[in-house]
Amino acid sequence: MSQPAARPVATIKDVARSAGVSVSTVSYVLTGKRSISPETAARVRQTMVELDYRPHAGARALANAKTNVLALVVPLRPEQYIPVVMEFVAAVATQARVHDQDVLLVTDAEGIEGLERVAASALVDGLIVMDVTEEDPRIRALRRLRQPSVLIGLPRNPSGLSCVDLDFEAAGHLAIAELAELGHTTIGLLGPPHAVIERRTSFATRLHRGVRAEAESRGVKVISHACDQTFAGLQSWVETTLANAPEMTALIVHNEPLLGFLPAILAERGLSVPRDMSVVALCPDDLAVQHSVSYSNIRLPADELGRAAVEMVLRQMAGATTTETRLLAPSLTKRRSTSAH
Amino acid sequence: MSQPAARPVATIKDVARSAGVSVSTVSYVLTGKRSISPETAARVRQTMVELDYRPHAGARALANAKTNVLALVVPLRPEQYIPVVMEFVAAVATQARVHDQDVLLVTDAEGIEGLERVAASALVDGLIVMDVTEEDPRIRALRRLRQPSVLIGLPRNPSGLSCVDLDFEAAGHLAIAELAELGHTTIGLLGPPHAVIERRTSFATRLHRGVRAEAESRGVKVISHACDQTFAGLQSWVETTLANAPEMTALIVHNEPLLGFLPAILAERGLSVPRDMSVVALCPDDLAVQHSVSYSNIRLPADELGRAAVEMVLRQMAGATTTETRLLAPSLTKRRSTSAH
DNA sequence: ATGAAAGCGCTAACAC
DNA sequence: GTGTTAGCGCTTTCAT
Repeated sequence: MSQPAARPVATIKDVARSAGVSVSTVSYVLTGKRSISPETAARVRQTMVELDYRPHAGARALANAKTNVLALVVPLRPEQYIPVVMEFVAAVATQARVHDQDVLLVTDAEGIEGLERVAASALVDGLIVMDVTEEDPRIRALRRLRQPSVLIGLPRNPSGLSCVDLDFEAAGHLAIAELAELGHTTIGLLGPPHAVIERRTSFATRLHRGVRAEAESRGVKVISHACDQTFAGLQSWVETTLANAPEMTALIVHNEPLLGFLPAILAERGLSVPRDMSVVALCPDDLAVQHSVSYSNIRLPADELGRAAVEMVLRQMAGATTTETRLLAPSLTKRRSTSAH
Repeated sequence: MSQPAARPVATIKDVARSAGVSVSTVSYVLTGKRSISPETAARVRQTMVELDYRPHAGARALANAKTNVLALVVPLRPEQYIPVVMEFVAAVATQARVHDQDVLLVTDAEGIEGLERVAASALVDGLIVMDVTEEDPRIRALRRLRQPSVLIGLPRNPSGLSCVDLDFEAAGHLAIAELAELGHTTIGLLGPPHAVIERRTSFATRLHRGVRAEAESRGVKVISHACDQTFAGLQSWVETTLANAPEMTALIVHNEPLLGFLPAILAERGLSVPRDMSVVALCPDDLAVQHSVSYSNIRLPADELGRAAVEMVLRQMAGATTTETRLLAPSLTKRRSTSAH
């Protein structure tokens, strides 16, 4: 029941001695930074395997001034739809390993101090920050760090930092355009919970902006007010909205949990999707297809965004001197939740 | 747009020089491992603040032979209900910080090699492994590591490793007992997706065992077969199950997404919860209350489990020589989804 | 109560 | 093509 008998950990010295070479030779076999005769290299590698040698990460970090670890700062707020957060996490973690990086998880509960801690103590070489708001107070702190960082999201003034996100403003245009083309002239917008909006999470604002602009240019009426993220909340939202605007025939839904409740709630009122109500969802593809209605959706490409974020920090870590803001173009997939009016 | 002007990072040497003391004094101020005169200590601390000094994590790891980092091995499979996974992650990350530990995220996609990598390279001091199966191949590897590990889950033979989990077998007993007391004699069991069962994820088996034992002792009939984790999947499950067993009046649901679909699907057949069908859910509390029916549930205490896992690893890291298996007793909360038959 | 210095395991500049 | 060695920034023993 106790710890396994601790065979001593092999160090680079052990490998060197056992292979009959110097430590620098072993090191160079590892890094490939100078040429080693094939025989020597083979012998060293063989010895490494025999001794089950693994370079000590701390020693490496000290000598190299780099850790091969990226910090991922994640939101833990329940109102942020968790599966989507997790998709980002998975994408970042997976892509990081492709580049031989590990991921240190930092929760946003730690705030600015958390960022500074992992950066200043040289735990990580770069940071990826999720759930960025328009005037995110962390941005100033990030600018001051020695390590580069990438924001998933788009603050009002990203200068000095790289950002990547879906182009939510374009997504707003696209959603309205699609529904308007289908003949809908009064469209409801079911956005994220009020708490998200209040924090001025950047995507909410941008989506609204796109929706309003496109609606205006097409003479379409948009109805949008906050909705509780529960069955009962959506029920009352639908009730009051239809009471005030019975002519509403389409919805844009950027709120994953509500997608599940919507068909049943409409059914209670004798309405069905897409016959009486067209719906464009803004969500990951897998979520779009698992409900009673297969939703036409604008894809939220968490995997691509996560991958891009990793690529972008790595580029900065490699010495890129310019920052970039990358907004992925939205794409809409028509499924069973939209039809002509 | 380029990197901020790199003021040099202050090291312990800088602090020592600037405060007019030796490096060891600075170190001891930091660690508190020997007494320092109040004046000296104050001066050193003051200097640290002025220079914005932070100990270099890598150097510390090298000198101390410990990193203050825990590995958290997470499942990334989509069939594992993601919000629940994330609750564990949040609990572990939060509790780790309470003990001044950081969390390195390892995905199960890396398999055994991932565990060995982070352990052997001394990136972490301990490991917490989620989503453990009955005969998990990682267990052998974990036993061989120098670092202690804690499993969230319960393998068939946990000897040499600490485990923590909900007592799913007791949960099975409890769920059946509750429904049987209410007069239900034919009860359906909606478990996790087939993929989870096939992998012999340990909780699925244990829940079944408890359910069967309690049902047998009470002469209750249990119906259980696999169900697809989609609206259509549950629809056909309900259809075929009720065709074969129209006398079924209760369900135990251990499958979070299905909870959302269930009321609507039953309604299609003119059935309502709890009038025609009582439901006991096995899920986190917050999920139980967000649907059209507020579900009576056995709590899945992800936060407690995560916290316990951290505490247990730390205890081992502190030198505990015994391993423990901790099974949390299930507790059932009655809400609106159960009634007498 | 404090300092000097060895050593943790690795890299890379400087030898040859 | 390979060896020697001075660091990297910290902790801790040994001195005083």
